[in-house]
Amino acid sequence: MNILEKINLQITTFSKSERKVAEVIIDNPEQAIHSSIATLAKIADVSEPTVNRFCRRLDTKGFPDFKLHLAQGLANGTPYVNRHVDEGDGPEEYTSKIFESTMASLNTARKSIDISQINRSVDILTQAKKISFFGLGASASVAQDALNKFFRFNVPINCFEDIVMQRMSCMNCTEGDVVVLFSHTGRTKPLVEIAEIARQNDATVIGVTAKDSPLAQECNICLSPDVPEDTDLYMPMASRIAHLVIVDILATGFTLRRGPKFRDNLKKVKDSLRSSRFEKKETFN
Amino acid sequence: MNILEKINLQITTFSKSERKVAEVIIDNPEQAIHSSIATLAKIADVSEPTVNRFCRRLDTKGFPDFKLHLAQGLANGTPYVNRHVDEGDGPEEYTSKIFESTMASLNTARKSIDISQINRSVDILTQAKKISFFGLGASASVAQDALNKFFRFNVPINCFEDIVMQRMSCMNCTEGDVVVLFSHTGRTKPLVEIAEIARQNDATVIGVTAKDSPLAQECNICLSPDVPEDTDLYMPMASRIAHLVIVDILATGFTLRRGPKFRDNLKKVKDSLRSSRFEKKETFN
DNA sequence: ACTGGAAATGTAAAAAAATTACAAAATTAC
DNA sequence: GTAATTTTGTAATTTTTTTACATTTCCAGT
Repeated sequence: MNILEKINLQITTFSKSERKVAEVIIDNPEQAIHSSIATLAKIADVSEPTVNRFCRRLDTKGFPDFKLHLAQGLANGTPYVNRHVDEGDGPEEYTSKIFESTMASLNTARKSIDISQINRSVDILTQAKKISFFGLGASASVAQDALNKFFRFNVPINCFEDIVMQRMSCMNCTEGDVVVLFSHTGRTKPLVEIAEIARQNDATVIGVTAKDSPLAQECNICLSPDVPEDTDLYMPMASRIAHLVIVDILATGFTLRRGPKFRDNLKKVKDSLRSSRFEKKETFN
Repeated sequence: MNILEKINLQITTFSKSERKVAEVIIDNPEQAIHSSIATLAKIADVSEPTVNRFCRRLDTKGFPDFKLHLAQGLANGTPYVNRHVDEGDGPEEYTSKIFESTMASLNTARKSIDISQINRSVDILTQAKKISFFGLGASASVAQDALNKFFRFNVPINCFEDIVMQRMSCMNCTEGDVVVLFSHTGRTKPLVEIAEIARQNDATVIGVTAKDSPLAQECNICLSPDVPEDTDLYMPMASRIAHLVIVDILATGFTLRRGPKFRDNLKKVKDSLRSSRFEKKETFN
């Protein structure tokens, strides 16, 4: 836990002088980490050992160790804690809570992702005759995003929002085709059926979905980032962002595998967009 | 900048002994911040003043100050901020680099976002007669995602991928309509034109796009998260995720503003999806 | 290969900072 | 109101860092 929060939490248990120290630190933590114990004691109008005792009370080894902890806490505000949005939150609160919980989720996702499965997926994608990206509901936009990325690689791509089209596409699969399915829950019936159909037709199915879900069981490979439940507003928020990061990772792996010549191609695609854009003004400072 | 990156950057300019110190620190920064100058010097097999000189060379005031900087860099599980993917990276490396740089970007975005503009946007969205979400290319999926979120709110929504449809839709705007435009660069000509058309027809235009871009100048309100340039693979990665988080924030602000009764509605939408899903097995542990 | 000079590194002493031990003051319980 | 306990401060001690200077190493030019 952030040591500043800890101070706030324990401030009632402190003695009078220790509280003085706490207040000075909370008031200006930046100053605190750049002061010696002597100057800080002077600012708080207490003796040096009091400051030292204060540090120990917070389970640090001493004043220098305390400063280290404080510095870490200060590094980027309130780091990656999964705080939930409450009823009475103002824009300030909910904005930073959403940013922070998204970052926290990505942090969890990163730790849980299975690299060997990523690597296998990249393998399979690079060798695919045709790649299809499907998702429904909130995951439809993830599939579309994947389309936008892989489209640039100049490989045969499919991406339909329509479940009937998705189904037909899977029925026409042959060996060497790869179907990538995105689903937050892994319990969307039509998508599980699609996975079955695709596999019956010898396609390789990669699922980006929840671990141990019905969909996950139908897939050849499953990429399941652990993401704390999205309970906030009854709609998937963090999990779809984790899925997008996985798309980025697969796309990156793909280009790295294809080598530098291939990357020139990407630059061409990007340059071709230029004419449809307003020129960026040169800046001289 | 993160001091660890700085060390890596300057390591070639260091002298032999200083490099020894650098290596010991890079190898185990955690150990470094918990060591005294004496123990660190011993580990690196150099003298204490050498360590001190090393610290000064990195523009810190001395060893304790250096440890503070290092601690900040190490804070909260993001030890290496915004590392770029290199040619030779294996799956392990590029996976964690992408996760980390995404998190770092969100962190930057959070700091730069203007809360008052968020608040104004929420204001306007809650009072909108009709809301349209438009984006092209990589931003099309962001618009689609916004559609998926706001659709649940049971308010009149528009979202077209087709530029002609987008245009027509904007021509039919009247006062009270809100158009939300997503663009990574803010320089996509057709989108700038759409913004003009919408404003000529008295709609309010909210842009989620780059600061000071042509599009930003055409908008009534502009939400511009600062995101480090996506140079990696010639395609927008971090910025589109920042845009999605903004969608989450707007959606959250929207529901909070509408009050608790409104939230029951959301639950209904979610429950209605249940029948199309496989039941989750109960777990008893 | 040698030499003068600059840069790098180390040694030892000085300064600064933090910690400890203990005494004085304040607070609390009875 | 006083004894016991806790809190706080003083001063000495220890640890840590920094400085000043001596020595070594490296390199350019002969």
